[in-house]
Amino acid sequence: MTITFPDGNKREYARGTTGMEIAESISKSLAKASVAVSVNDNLWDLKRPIEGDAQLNIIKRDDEAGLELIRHDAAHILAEAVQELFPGTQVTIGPVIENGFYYDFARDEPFSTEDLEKIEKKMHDIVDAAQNFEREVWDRNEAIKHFKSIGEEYKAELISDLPETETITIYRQGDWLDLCRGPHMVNTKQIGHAFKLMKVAGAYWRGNSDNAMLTRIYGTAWRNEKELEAYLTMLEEAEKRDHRKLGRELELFHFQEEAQGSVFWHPKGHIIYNQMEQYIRRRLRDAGYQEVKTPQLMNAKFWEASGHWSKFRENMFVVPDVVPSTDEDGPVFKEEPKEFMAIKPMNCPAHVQIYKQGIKSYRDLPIRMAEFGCCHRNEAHGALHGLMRVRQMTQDDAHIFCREDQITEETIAFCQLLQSVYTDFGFEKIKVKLATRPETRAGNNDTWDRAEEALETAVKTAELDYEIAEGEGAFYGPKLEFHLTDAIGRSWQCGTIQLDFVMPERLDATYIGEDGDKHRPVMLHRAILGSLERFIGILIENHAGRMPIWMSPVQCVVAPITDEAKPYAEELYKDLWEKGLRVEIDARSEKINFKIREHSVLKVPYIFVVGKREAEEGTVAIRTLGGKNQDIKSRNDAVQMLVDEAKAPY
RNA sequence: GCUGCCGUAGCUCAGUGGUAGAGCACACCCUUGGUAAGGGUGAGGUCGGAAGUUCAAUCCUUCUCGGCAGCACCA
Repeated sequence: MTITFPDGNKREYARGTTGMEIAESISKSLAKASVAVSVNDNLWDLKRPIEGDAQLNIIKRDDEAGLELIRHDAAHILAEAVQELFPGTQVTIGPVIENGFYYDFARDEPFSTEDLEKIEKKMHDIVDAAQNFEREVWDRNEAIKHFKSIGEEYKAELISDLPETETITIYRQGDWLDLCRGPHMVNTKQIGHAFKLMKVAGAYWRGNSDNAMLTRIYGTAWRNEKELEAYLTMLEEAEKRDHRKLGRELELFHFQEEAQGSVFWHPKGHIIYNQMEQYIRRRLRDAGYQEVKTPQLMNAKFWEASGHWSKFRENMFVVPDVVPSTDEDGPVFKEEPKEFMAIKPMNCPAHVQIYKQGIKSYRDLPIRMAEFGCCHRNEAHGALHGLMRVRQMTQDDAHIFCREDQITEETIAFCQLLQSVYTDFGFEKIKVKLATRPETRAGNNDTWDRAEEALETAVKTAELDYEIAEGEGAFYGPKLEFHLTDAIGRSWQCGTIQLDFVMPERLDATYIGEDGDKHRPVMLHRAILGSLERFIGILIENHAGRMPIWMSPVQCVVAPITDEAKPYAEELYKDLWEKGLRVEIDARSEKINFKIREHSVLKVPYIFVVGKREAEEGTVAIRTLGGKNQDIKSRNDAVQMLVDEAKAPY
């Protein structure tokens, strides 16, 4: 048989030669470094015989694919360790994930932190035992029977659910075996010792909350100790950038239990919030949007019409439309409420109401209606997460009412606007997902074809990399999602644009076409930041609290060194204040070192230090946050520099 | 909502079956000091809440509320 290597070289081997043997035929050192092979782009075990002509790539331990094998093997070793230490525990699945792996177990007792230590120790023993991984092909029914006989109900279920055509492979390491597609390295020793069990958590069997909850053990695994250490250090560093921690330290906001999931914005935090809102307002104005404001509370009948009452009610805050009683001991309401109001969870239905006032012509379209809409959603307790997942949020929401032939153009314009905004905030890594038609959906296939195509054309035109999220669109239309990541790499959806053919129909929005007949407009639901709360959270983490100067709560602190310099410092402060800068003066009788430390900790971008010398010469000693040196400028230059630098990017 | 862990001063955290401690922050005083913590004194806690066990509970038990991690959810 002919084996073709990545560099195009071809060599002849006897049928049934293994990857290992091929590696050995090239060089001893290669054979030693290799852990698997890719045969026609499928990963195979090193010891598996190759039966015909193939494209072959030898995977070394240091390759990216090698790292995945380390993690995959580690998951198996974890499972073996757990079953040895805790007999009766059932194994389920254990995939490789970013930075590591996990394995889900079914066991009545949860694992404690001490258990984790024991398990980890056992894993090291298994590695040292250098057990070979052996691949075996089993008969499907035999396999099911086997796993049932040893009480592994979950494994048996997994096998029964595999397609009939699938080859059932079992991997054995020592006396332990597991259902697995493979491949694995040659033996357990190869994974090395650069792994660590991180945490225990609950997880539903097959990701469905109706199913039993399993116990998941997360681990991280790397090629060597150095990589492991680097990863653990990175996690520690990331913790310091947690927006919840920085929010407290920088006096930006707080939460308290009487208003779970709703932000108390402090003066400094609210400056960031306002700067962001004003920035977006300028962008929207220039992009042809009109801003509106709609009611917070609306009658339940209204939400019935929009479809939210049936589809979204469990996430809504509902208020009885009854005058409450003031009797101290009596019930809150004297009469049974007959009518209900609901606090808006979304702005779209209200925007349709504005659209519907008066008659719209095709000439009026597109209408781009924006609102910094304050929405409430009754999110599950476990879902709440600092600013990232709140119950009260403000969306930079807008709805574009347009004709079908305007969808592409509008979507392209949106993608470009979004990209430009994200660049202004310093984001380069945006994950874009195109969520396509779900199984249950409204509208016919033709419409969906056009809608999906419009979105795809738009991301392509905007030159964004994207991935397809099959079947994850809304029931009323496909959507684009724009994701950003937080300090520890969790991904959060921020921007979005969603095509909607359903709501205009439900709420009877129309326009008069060129032909004089009534037509349905299409609605594009779109948000650039998503919610101001989440976006600020991400922004804080990405900048580690050092906000760009135009958003910085305090842009400059004037710090006199002695009382002698105070009058000069006050003049300078007044100057900056009158130029509209957010400036403070620190005239306390503290040493300059102390003041510099304090304002540096609070991440103030500039400290203007003035002493006797500066007062006499009419200069300013400028200290930049994080900088080591001071920069002496004339008073006017210093002020002008700050004015220039503090300008918003748009 | 589910599983696990956690809850002591504003913050970070010690601690004990006999009603509490440190550092920072805070207040006052001294210090006027040239680029990341000058010194002194002082104030501050129903040990998340409720019930139980006990002569006695911050500590043990149960419930409850909240936080954290993961899962589920996320228009």
